[in-house]
Amino acid sequence: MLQQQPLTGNGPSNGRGLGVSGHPGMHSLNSVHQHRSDGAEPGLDGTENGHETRRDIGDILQQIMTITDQSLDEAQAKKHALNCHRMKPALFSVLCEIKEKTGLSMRNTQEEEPQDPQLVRLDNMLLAEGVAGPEKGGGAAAAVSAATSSGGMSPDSSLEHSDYKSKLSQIRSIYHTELEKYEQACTEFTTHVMNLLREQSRTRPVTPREIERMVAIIHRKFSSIQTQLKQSTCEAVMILRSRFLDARRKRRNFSKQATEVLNEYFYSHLSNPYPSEEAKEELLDKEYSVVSNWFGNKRIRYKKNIGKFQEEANLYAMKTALGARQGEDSPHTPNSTGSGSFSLSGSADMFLGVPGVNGEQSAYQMGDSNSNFTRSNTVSSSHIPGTRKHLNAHIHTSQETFSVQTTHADASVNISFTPEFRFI
DNA sequence: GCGCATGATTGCGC
DNA sequence: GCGCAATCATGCGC
Repeated sequence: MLQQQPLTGNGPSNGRGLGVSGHPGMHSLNSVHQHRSDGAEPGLDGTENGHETRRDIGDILQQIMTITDQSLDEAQAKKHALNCHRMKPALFSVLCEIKEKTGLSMRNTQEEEPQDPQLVRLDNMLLAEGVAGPEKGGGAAAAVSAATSSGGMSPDSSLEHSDYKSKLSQIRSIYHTELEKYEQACTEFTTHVMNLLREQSRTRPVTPREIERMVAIIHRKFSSIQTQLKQSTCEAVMILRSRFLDARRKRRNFSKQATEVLNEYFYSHLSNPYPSEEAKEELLDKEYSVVSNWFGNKRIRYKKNIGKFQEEANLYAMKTALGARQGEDSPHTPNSTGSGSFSLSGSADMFLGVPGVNGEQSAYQMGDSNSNFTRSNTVSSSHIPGTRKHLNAHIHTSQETFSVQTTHADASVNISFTPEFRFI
């Protein structure tokens, strides 16, 4: 049973009621008095019974206020006694009312907030990267797609790709593990708090609505942790992606042989150095865009500085011619049917940089070696690039010399080369 | 470390 | 979408 303790201070002994005078709840307490006074209970109007009732409430409140100072066992016993006290329901409702009026129950509660736009962005990104949502490898695919469309990848890009995928998979795995932990912790903590509040609601005014609000607060707090987790995951993905893209950008010089094959194609198609899609793919077995880049750079740089590239052009022209002369089986000769690097169309052409009749540089186009050059050693179709002028050229080869005889409307040129290929 | 060569990227026009 | 031109960024020889 509830132990009656001597009251001091605010007790009825000082004639000032329950020590809550002036408190917003005073009115409620008075209403309790009135409620208690108009029925079976004796009135509070100065009678002995009324005085006892006040003292009773004062005792209860005093015990509640001092309960935290007591030992656990003692407090448990007091709690039980209070729960069983006949005044408890009335006091509970009064305290609830006081709490409502003072706004305590509304503390830290806010209206339902719209979803955080930052969280929405993070969710969308994680979804797009394939970290959140069903596993689909979308992120890696997207990155690879971006890589191929905007530049081209190195020959060992597939290795980098798989590396990227495996790292992304690791991030995904960590993210989901942490998310699970977070959800578990959130559920556990929420359940714990709810149980605690339900338990406390027996001794202090805690309404179900307040419990709901508390749960919402907990969820908000945990949501901020979730946002941090998502943000960290996004950062990790961005870093990974950036490293992947950096690796893609990393320049790797082509091998000498690869450059040779490309140069041979370029210089043997100098009048139209635009390989078809198929030719680009066939060349070097490299990515389409890599070959496109090479030809793009080559065209521009050749055009900018023809003089500088002339020697190179001559060299490749001679190699082609020599290869053809030696039996169409040179492994580096693009015109050769046996090279396998790429095949030339019937309109394939080759330019030789030679001194023009007036001392200027001219380039003479030779026909396809497969069809004309090696069989008859003569070419009839010639063209001066940039001038639309056509020349007739007769190319004679022998073991010792390589000569080109050209005829034009107003000029005839005979050029002979020794095996040392002293061009220009 | 510096300068050059060269593969890759970007912005623009067609 | 492709090619051009400018530019960036890196590899490499000195």
